Amino acid sequence: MRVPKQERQQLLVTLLEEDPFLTDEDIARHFSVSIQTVRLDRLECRIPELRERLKSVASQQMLGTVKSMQAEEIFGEIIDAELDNKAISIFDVKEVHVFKRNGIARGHHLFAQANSLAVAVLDDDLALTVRSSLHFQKPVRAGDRVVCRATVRKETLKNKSTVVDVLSTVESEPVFSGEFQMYRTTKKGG
Amino acid sequence: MRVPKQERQQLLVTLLEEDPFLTDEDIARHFSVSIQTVRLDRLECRIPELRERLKSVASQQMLGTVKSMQAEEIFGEIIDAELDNKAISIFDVKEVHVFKRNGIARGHHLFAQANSLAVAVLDDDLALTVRSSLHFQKPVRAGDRVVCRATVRKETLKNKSTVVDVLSTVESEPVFSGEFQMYRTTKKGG
DNA sequence: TTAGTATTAATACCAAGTGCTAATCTAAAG
DNA sequence: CTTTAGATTAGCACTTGGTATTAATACTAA
Repeated sequence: MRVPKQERQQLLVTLLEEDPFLTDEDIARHFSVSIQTVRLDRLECRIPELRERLKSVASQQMLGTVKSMQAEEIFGEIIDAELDNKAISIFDVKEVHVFKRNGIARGHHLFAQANSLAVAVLDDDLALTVRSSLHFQKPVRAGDRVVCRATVRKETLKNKSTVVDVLSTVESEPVFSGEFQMYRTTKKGG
Repeated sequence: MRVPKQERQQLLVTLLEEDPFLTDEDIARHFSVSIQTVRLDRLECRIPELRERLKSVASQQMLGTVKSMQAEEIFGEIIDAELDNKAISIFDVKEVHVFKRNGIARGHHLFAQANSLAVAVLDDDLALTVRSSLHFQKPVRAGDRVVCRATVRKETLKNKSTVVDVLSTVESEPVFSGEFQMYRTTKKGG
């Protein structure tokens, strides 16, 4: 008996978490026991067979496909844009965006939405954020739909930069506001 | 013949892209042909069998697991923290963090690293960002390792809030700096 | 009619299992 | 020393979802 049963079963669990692709034969070799022992172990630990494991891993992947699209959408979906003037985006706050401890959205998601919108409204090959000052006015929670409005200020500063004002609201209540000073290489429509 | 062969084979491809879990039997029913026909179709289209499909979907998931961990690590890895005083985190910039058009890191990643660090250094159940003012001093690119230092200012404002100063550097060069005014419910270690 | 394609059927085989029964091994207790 | 229990191993029939191959049938077009 190389390794006591209990320990082996614990190892089995972590082993398959790391690599769910192992067949019973692989596992048997790994622990130097018979295939039958592996099967008993799986039975006792309620670990499904290889093919079922792959099925469930794969189905998570299919769910994840949707999820990772959402992850890219943390910037928010731009629903209206008038270049060099103003733009609007919406961002639906999910569980993944909030602190587990208090259910309040992490600040950088609101920042990301606003900053992305500020970049987008300038439609410039090289629009970079230089400075910004922000005000998180009210906590945002999962389920909230954040509407962000960006407005480009008409005056351009000496150093090729432009100021974009942003205001994010949830059900018409301001939750976040600020301004972004953006550096740009070219000025369009002026 | 319900549907001509070519069309059926094209449909087969998209069908399995949408749902790779279908057995040949399922597919046969779907197109009202025999299982053998489905198998010939798969052969001609070089579509592998169910189990191989699941294997490849699942292996993408396992790669994705690493990826999504990285996605959660966009906040940066905290390498040193002295609660209510100062903390340091590092964030390795990857291709996914930069604008394709100019190769420069999106501002919200730098913000996220700094803001997360500001939250972490306060170690408070309810540390929220109230205001912040930021300066993006120098573009950051893929491959750069951003080191962010956060320092908690000693004086506490009337309204239960604390100011955290942050400075991010790449190879000792400042790239980003700012301050976060954080709201907190309790003050510890004072 | 006859060739050529498309479809269906039938058979043997494989991998990776489940489910069940039976044998063996080992170690501790009486 | 023997008994007993738990752990391990073995064997066999059966299941799924296939592959590979060969043969038969149907439809179509020249």
